Amino acid sequence: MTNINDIAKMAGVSVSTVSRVLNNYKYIAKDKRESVLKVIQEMNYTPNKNAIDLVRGETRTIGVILPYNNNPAFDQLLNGILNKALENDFSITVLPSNYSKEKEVEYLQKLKSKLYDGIIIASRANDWETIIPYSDYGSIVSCEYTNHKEIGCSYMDRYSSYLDAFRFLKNKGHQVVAFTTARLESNSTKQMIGAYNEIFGELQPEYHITGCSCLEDGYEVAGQFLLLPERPTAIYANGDEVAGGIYLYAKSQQLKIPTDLAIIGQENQPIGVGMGISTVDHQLMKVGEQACSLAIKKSREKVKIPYHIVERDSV
Amino acid sequence: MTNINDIAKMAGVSVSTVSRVLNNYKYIAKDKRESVLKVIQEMNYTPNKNAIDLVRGETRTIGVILPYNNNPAFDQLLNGILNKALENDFSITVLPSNYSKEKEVEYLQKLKSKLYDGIIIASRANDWETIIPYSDYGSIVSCEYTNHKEIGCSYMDRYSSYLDAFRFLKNKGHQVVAFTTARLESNSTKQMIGAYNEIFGELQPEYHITGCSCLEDGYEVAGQFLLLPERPTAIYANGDEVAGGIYLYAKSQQLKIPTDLAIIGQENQPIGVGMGISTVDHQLMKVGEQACSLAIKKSREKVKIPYHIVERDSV
DNA sequence: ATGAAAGCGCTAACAC
DNA sequence: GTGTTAGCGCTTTCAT
Repeated sequence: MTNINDIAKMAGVSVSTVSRVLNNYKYIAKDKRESVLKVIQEMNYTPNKNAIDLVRGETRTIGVILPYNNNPAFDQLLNGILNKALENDFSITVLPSNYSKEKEVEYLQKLKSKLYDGIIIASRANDWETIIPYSDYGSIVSCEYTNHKEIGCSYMDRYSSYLDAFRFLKNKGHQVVAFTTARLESNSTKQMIGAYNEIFGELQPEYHITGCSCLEDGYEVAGQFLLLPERPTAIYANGDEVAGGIYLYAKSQQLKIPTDLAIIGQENQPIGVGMGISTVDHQLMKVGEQACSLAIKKSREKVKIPYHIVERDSV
Repeated sequence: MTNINDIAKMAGVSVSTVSRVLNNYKYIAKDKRESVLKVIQEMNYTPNKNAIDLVRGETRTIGVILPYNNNPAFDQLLNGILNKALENDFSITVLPSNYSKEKEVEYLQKLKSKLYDGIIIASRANDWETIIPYSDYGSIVSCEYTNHKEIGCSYMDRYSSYLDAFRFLKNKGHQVVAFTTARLESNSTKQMIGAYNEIFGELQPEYHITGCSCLEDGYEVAGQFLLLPERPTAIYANGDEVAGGIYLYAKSQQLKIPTDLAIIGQENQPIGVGMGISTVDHQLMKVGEQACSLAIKKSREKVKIPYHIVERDSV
């Protein structure tokens, strides 16, 4: 592998001159620049990026901690991140965590080991207390709100959105409402339950099923909800694919939508437009874009992204 | 930032000893190892990965050239790649190309600049002739078949699958069949047209619409197809979301599916199971997994992944 | 078992 | 404008 020394020698100049032409330094004698360029061309030389990153102490790469990589919501987020990164000539490395605390720490260590200039946390398993110390080694941006001043945030106001969604159902006359969530231990599940309590009063546990992420889950869960002595007249699903599953099961039982059962999903995904399912659009792509911007700018701002309810025919 | 020299000094050993404990070298005096470990702990030291990569000449990172990052088919592929990478403790950097030749070359240069150990090309704009020279600098794996011996391939036999799909429609009694594709200039479009010609004879241009990728495209395209003097009785869509759009438009025109119009999609996506759309499943996740394996092993094998047709209610 | 020292390939401060 | 040189932080011979 030919390196900068070889080029210098062959062009009859010093390495610094080669380095200068490589970095488009202004004041170089025309002939020297040209002969360097010529040798570079001839030798088909490309500088070693690792060496550059080492000496510069930065990589123009951002790591994205993503619990699941086959989840449409996180895909939307990632999409936004990639758009912004591309725009700014940054690279994105995907770091699948599967909500493992150990994996997350491992990835944060990579920030410390100077592999990334920053890390975006789409969702996390660890406490902030264990994450925050790593903000010394690069910018850490969260896609969920936190008050900690060390952490930048690009987030949507989940709680209000849940409140709005439940209120929306209530205004449509629904009294018995059920909902699904992804992970019992997650923050958003807590907020969901809180919002439910605020709108409909104390949650009866059978009206909440967790562990849902795909269409099949929705299908199954619908079966359980509809078996309840007092069955729900509306279901708020944590994703349009789950909502789609619920829709299908309801149809299979000859229920009419929305008259017999109302359904509202989340994240405005293609399946939802396909099946005409109302949804709460948290604009995850924008959340991702903004998160990436913050990471690039090493900003610790807190940026709120607006959400909105998209009404279709399922409520 | 504390480095290996500091640790060595503080532990009263040489850098090589520190390096050895860092790399779990066997033969180190117990006390020395322990005191090094202790200092590392105290100083909260993490080795600089750039320095390691530089000296080792490898990064355990693979770049994935992906035309679009908001496309469900490529998401499936990426999903498989990430799974395999995680399993093997490799990192994945996503390289969005948008089918720009310049971008692709830029990414291949990064392979040459030692940023990645290998590159997976999900789909490409450049000729193989311009890509192949880069295989000197790391393994290049394609998700499309090519005969070039320098390139590893994890692929599905598109042509046969198209043939099978068209034959399937023909056997169901369809004579007038239309189809959609994503990009006119792509290889798969050429194969699609070839397969059509083989099964149904010379393609009338109005039965093929290109530039389709999402549900909305499908909806629009369906309108055009159904306006044709002799309208198709079946449509093969290049993706289940496109198929979903076609489905919706057909429904909006009071057409019965599959009697009035048969629809078959591709890639077995959630929307397809939701709407009951038959599909050609190319198992893109497996294609991705295999591609990643090849890249990691620096193998130039050609591995064919089987596809199958999933029959639902739309044909 | 351990240390000294020569790299890996590049940048940038300094001197001229 | 250009060259010399001291790093960046690590691995890995080669002695001992």
